[in-house]
Amino acid sequence: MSHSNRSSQTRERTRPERTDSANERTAEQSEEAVCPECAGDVIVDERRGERVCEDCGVVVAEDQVDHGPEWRSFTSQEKRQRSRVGAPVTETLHDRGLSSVIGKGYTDAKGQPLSSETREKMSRLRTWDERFRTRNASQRNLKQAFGEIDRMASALGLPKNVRETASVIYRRAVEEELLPGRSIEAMATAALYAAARQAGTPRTLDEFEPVSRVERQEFARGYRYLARELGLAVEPADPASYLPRFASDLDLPDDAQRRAHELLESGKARGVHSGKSPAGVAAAAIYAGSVLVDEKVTQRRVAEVANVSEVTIRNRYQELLAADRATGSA
DNA sequence: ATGGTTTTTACTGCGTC
DNA sequence: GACGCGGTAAAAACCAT
Repeated sequence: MSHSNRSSQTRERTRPERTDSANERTAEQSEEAVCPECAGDVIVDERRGERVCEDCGVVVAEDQVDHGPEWRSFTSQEKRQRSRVGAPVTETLHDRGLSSVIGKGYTDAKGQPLSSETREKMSRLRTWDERFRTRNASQRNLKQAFGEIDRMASALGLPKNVRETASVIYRRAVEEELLPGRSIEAMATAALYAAARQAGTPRTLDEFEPVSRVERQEFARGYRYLARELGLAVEPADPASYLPRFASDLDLPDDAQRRAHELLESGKARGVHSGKSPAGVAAAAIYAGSVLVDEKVTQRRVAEVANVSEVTIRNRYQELLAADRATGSA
């Protein structure tokens, strides 16, 4: 394929995709509804107009947009996008969106006209080539994202339902075309982070840092973006939800944890936690609790397991104690 | 970009074991 | 003397505007 042909090929490539996927959908609907991934039953989500596997959550219907490179080179949005294709995204597409397509030529390599038979054959080949390509592109994206979510979830000890929520969030993001220009990795991490918080088993951004393949900043930004665009109703994490984990990491007895919880309650009543990092407040409560029940652990160790600085613990725990005294005497 | 808030880093002095 | 703790100042990170 010569270089001068490229732009016309790009157009060629994009337009047939639409009709292809439409054809496929109608074809598939009459077929038996069984998930290709796990052979589970496929259910229809009317509201979203998509078909999803009951068991593994895989989207079966191919009514999704192909998020391959150059997908929105015609829209005005492209101009606002700082980069059309984020590096990680391109890297994960095996062909980087640059592979050649079967063109619509009517002559052979020597310029001789093709027989109608051959032309038809090529046309069929082209159709299948396109199907294969687009189907794989979106499947691959989802699969990779889900794989990442799974991997990180188990690394962080997050339960299955959190992974599922994360998958749903991620798929929504894909549907709403929030992904272009962002890396799959970052968004997968962001989705999992959001899911963990929604499920009440939050992990701090710092905890995600080592298990994610992208920088903290990137998925943090991705998360904010997701939360805003998807209208995710994510409450600020409750410090109390960190207590059990911190306590167990520190081998603290139950009463220390209970005491910490009480401190949090009175602190919350006085608004000590508002605007402060929940993990910091929780860490301070744990520390204070351990002191109060005479099972003292050092600030240093609490700081380690909670991933906050000792200074933060000091500040918060003074405030917590003050709030506790005020509530106690009031 | 900017400014306000929170957190972190780095450094200090004090007390205890 | 090392260690835990408390405090402070300045830098960095975060967030909304």
